[in-house]
Amino acid sequence: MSGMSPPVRTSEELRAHNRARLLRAVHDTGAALTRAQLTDRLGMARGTASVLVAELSDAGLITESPAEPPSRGRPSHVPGPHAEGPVALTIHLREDGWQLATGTIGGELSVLEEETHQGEPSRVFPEIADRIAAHRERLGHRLVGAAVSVAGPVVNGNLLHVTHLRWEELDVSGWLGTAGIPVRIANDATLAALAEARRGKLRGLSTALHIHVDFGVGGCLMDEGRPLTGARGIAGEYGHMRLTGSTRPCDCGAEGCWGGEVGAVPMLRRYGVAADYRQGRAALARLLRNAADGEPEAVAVLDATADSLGRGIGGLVNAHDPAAVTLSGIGVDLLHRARDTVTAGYRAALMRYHLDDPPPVLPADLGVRGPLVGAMELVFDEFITPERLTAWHQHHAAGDPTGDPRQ
Amino acid sequence: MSGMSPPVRTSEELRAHNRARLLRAVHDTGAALTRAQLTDRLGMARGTASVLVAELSDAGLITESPAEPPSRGRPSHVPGPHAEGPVALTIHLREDGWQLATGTIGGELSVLEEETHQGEPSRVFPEIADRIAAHRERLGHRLVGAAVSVAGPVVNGNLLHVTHLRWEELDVSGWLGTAGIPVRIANDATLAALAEARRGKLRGLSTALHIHVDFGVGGCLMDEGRPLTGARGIAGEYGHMRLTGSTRPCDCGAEGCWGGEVGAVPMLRRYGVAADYRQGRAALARLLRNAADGEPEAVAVLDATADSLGRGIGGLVNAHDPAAVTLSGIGVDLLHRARDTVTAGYRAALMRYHLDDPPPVLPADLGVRGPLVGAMELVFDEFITPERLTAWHQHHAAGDPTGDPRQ
DNA sequence: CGTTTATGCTCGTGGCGAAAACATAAAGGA
DNA sequence: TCCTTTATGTTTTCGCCACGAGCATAAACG
Repeated sequence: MSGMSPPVRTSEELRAHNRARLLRAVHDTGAALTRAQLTDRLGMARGTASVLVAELSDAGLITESPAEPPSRGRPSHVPGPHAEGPVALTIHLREDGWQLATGTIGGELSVLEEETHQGEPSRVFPEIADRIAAHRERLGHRLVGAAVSVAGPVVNGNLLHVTHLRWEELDVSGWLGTAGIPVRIANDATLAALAEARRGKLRGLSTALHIHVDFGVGGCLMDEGRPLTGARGIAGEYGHMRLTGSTRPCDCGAEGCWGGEVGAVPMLRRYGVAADYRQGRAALARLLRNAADGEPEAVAVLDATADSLGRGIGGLVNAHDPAAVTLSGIGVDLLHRARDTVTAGYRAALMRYHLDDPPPVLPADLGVRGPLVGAMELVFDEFITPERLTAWHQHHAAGDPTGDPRQ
Repeated sequence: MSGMSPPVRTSEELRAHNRARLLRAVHDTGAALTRAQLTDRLGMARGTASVLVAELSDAGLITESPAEPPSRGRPSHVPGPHAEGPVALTIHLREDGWQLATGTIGGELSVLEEETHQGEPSRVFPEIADRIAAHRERLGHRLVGAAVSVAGPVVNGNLLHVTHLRWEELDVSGWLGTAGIPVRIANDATLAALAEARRGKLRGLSTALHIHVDFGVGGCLMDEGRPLTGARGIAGEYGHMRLTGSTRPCDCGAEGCWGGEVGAVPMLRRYGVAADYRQGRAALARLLRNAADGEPEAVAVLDATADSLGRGIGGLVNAHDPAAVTLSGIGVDLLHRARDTVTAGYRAALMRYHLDDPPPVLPADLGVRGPLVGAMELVFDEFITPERLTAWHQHHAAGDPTGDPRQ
């Protein structure tokens, strides 16, 4: 359950590799397991775990705190985040504002800042870079990475498109360069999927699918806890497949796209409301409220969308054969208010091989926090590697447990 | 480029792991690299490679033969398959017959038998099991695994469906149990994809897509050389997605399936020919020939199918973002005879983010041998692991280089 | 207050790969 | 013909690693 690493070759790499495995296990289990449980789970000898924990602890990567003794026997300790340990900085950029949060080993997330913006990229991104730079000043070497979640495809980790903000092919690397550290930028649906696979309903599943419905539709296929992002990083654009038989032209250049049938934009269109992105969220809330109150037009929109959602998911299940499907965003509303319609559409689109025991379609556990949590996982996936941990160790072995990492 | 392995923990596992890496490199490069090149590629010290090669050689896994000296310096040796080394048995089952082949380290394949059958599963599978058992007798411990390729989904590695043969939910494990060794059974499109990713045009690509068009359509998404087969092993049924806006009901229970628009069955339907699977292949050959001769009806069928093929591929590229797409089966004919139509449909379905530099759509290198090659890779992926290699070594360390593996 | 149970620590042991020195096998040049 | 150059394979030394047995520690139990 993590990113890839180069193969282990030498004895030294073995130590680094096992250190990373241990820290990874602490992180992935939410800093809840005792040292004895970790030792057991990783199949290590007690002596080995002893050395590794001591090393990680000395380097300021973890702290051991006493565990409440569940029974007899010598009490164990629970390795958890260190007060001076590594920090991941994450930002969730939405159409009218952004959130900034920090995360620590174990997955604890703290939202520190919330701001609004006017949709002007040349102002938004430098501002974000400034905020990151400020936290970099504050955190020093503790800041091990930063990641930004955005609601659109990110080509090759850089070129950004957000249709409903009219952001087209934004080259953000320049704007974010002033942050002082590399800043990853990734699609919000991909990050939500990553979060769900690590700390939500998709955890432990070999193949799983997450779908995020907002203004449009996006998602990500997860394989053994890893997101499949494609050759350029823009996989998962399920909203631009013709999954429901529609022929309507789409902004993307194709026609019949699923995202033209499912999401806030098509729902408001069906409802007869012209709303730009600023009014969109409020208008959609009204639509959902009216549907809950039984207004026939609103209910009809909900049902039509729920049917399209179900059918699209069915097609994707035929293609990917996931063990489960989770939904976030409006998908959750559709599931709660029109579950039967979603299910009917879903089953109608499934191959018969799936009908006996169809993969469950579930609301995601992490909800609106998904993109932030996923961004944190992205940062820690890059940090919890033999190489990065060895570098961290070297900066702390020189008797400099708090200062900057200078060579 | 291989399957997954449990994490390395101890020094002993390190040795086993490096042995497997070396043998894997020999296999993946087609036994073409010299020992010095392998040492370099794997980043090993010369002494380490010396020991590993000696071990693999002593165990009868590889033989070293002299390489032609390309320049000055001490001549090197090329590790290749051992005359008494491991053998993979592969079978490609088609609607009217089957082929049996063996493969060795390095990927050399020899077709040994070809038979016809009458489509009666209770006869076909026991016959195949018998043939495997016979080769098991002949090969003894050298036979390290067997795999069968079939033209339909295989649920959980066992329940088999081949629509055009009216094979429904065949539980083949019983029939194949008499082979005496575990026999894997897998979808032909998946295996063709695996072959293409290891020894064809998809080699070395992070994310890639292979699509096989025969009576219907299937495929497989490849990630870092590994096939993504889903939770039950039936991923890649792209033929059962509604990718082209059709509404025609499909045998699978859904409607509008891509496989109802692309493949031999819909082509013959459009051509007005009623043909069961026995006549189907011949009828399709006539259709293709007539199209080549310029017969308007045949050309129209080809064009309509090529357009659907291109549009479907476009949708799948939007979803998966592969670095390249390869085609096998009728897909190659469509590409050769109606490339412009395929391309036009493809581009019409692509999101604009892909239009600048669309992933190439190419005929597969391995063609009809794809499923056999892929089946061999499947067997060797299970064999070239630290655990299996250590077991092989133990049977050969007891001074019994040719005999049966008895404890 | 000794026993039981569970966990952590210390140290001896076997194994591994790196690196360097040495050996080997060809081609080139004088 | 013979020495030099180049490339590769082999042997040996060395530092590092995880294992595992035995011992130490820290609670609960009776």
